[in-house]
Amino acid sequence: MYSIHTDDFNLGYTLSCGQVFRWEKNDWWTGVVNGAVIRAKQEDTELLIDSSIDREFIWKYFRLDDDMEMIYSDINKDSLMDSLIRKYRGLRLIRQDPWECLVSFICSSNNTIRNITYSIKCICERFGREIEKGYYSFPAPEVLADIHLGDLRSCKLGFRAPRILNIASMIANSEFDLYGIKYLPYREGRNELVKIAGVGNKIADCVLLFAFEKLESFPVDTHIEQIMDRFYGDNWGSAKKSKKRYETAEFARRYFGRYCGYAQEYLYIEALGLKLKYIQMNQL
DNA sequence: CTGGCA
DNA sequence: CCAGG
Repeated sequence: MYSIHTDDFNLGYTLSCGQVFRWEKNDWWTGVVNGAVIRAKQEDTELLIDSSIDREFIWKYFRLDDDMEMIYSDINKDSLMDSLIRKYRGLRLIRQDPWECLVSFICSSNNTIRNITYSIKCICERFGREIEKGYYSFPAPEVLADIHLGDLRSCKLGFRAPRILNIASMIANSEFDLYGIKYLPYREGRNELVKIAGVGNKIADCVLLFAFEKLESFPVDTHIEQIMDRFYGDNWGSAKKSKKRYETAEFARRYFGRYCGYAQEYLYIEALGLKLKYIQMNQL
């Protein structure tokens, strides 16, 4: 076990903002990353880590190298973003594994966080390697390329199952260079990702932001669309949904600038929080 | 397509 | 029936 001193870092916000699906909170947060179990807990500015993974990896994984003062001053364009930065200060993007991230967001299409979390867990338990009791690695493309469609049925993936097997085979057979996308500029990377069946701009943007370090990516889902309409004006109302979301993302890139991916996460966690409040109120 | 809710 | 990171 070791501890890392952090500034402007909030572990709970970082792991609860919909970017990653394999962390669970009990007393400690527990997740499987890069084939190893990580247990993490924050005590003020100290991040406690219990894992075989070294501190360099953790530092990179949680993007502790990002200069948040600089990023905050860059995206702080108005009173809304100013209040969100104060409210969720320390929320960081995560540098995820591209393959796990791609599969996770193929699962995300027309799906809820709850169901996505279930499906990913199921994929790992069925096809991953057991690292320690109850914790499984995420199966490599070569592993998923060899399984049968019927084997994925129980993971409740529906129409997403063949998409996952298809891209697993393409990567395993070197017909698609997923890892090379890291070295492409944002738009070229997106052009490559949307060639995958089942990957549109939204899913491509998530993978580019969460795995390929393209901070100028701005994924627009239903929550982001609503909050953008509400605070920045619905200037794209008549367009069809996918077109409208594309226009919203282009606007956000111009408006928030080169770190708009960070702005997007602060908007997203606020939308999630509002939704949770609504659900809790309904349950009273 | 799946899950939650009415 | 609706929502859906």
